[in-house]
Amino acid sequence: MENAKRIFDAFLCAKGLRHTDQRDIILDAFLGMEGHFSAEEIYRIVSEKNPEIGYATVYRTIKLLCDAGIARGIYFDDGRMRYEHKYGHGHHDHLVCIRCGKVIEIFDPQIEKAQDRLAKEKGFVPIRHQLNIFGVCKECRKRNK
Amino acid sequence: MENAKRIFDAFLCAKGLRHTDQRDIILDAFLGMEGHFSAEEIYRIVSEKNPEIGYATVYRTIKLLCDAGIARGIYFDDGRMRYEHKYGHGHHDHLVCIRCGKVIEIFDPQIEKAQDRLAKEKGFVPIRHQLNIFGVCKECRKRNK
DNA sequence: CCATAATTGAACTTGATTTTCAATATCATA
DNA sequence: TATGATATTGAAAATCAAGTTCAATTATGG
Repeated sequence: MENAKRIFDAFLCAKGLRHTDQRDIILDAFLGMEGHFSAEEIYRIVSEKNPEIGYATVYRTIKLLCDAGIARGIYFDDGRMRYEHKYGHGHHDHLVCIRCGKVIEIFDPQIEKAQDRLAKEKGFVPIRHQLNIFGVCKECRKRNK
Repeated sequence: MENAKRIFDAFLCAKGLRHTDQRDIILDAFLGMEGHFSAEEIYRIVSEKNPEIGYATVYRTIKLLCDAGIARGIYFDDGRMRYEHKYGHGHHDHLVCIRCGKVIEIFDPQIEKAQDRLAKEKGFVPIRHQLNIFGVCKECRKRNK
């Protein structure tokens, strides 16, 4: 958490950008959230702290967080970007419950390796990937039966 | 091809929907295209056949094609839906070149199995998934070096 | 404290997709 | 094959996420 803040300060400094209250509040809100959330959800949290802060500033700051390596954007299957923590949070894939929307993070070295092999077989240099598995989670399965 | 048309007719009939020239033209255009294309690309092809047909009808018909199991929508990493053939075209994953935008389809039973296993380990009932591997294709690698 | 330049919020723009609505076309039935 | 109920269409407007403009404000080095 504190590290992420230091990273962001260093990033701003290195780029000749400024440290502002708004950026602080947005970073805090972001770091305090768990999971995968849209810009709008971040905006709502930020608004509670300081209702003056506008959407534009939230979008602008999220972009900075991505550039700084603190946030990462992903698309699931609506056309809306979600953000998750990146700093101190390695690559992983996602299980998405189509009932309740819950997202579980998974990682399996075997799958990762197989993907790289497959890409290389086709002459591709793999850079990044996203694997989203949509299904029904344990709780929703119980609930609906 | 012809089968897909029959499927669509049956779908329309079953839903009490009507058979129209526009829907015919859009389905033809869709079936005649290879790969993964946006609504706008479909619209352009359709326009050549019949410039009267509007965007709204293209979007509406694509939605029907998806409902009928003839088309499938996927998001890569811009916020724009792409469509691919689904009828007679089994599940597969995608290699996406970040330079030229080319998309290659891949399928690997081992990866599929590993994904199912992983989902089940977490109590998920997997329904579908999408794996997009972003990288640089063979041609682009040669070109840029 | 000042000057410069980055930042902000509000409103506006963009791009993709969806909806509205009046006019038109389809299709089962008479 | 004419009719009428209703699905469909195109054009324009609406929506939704995201990005941009601009005048006013603020951070920061000197």
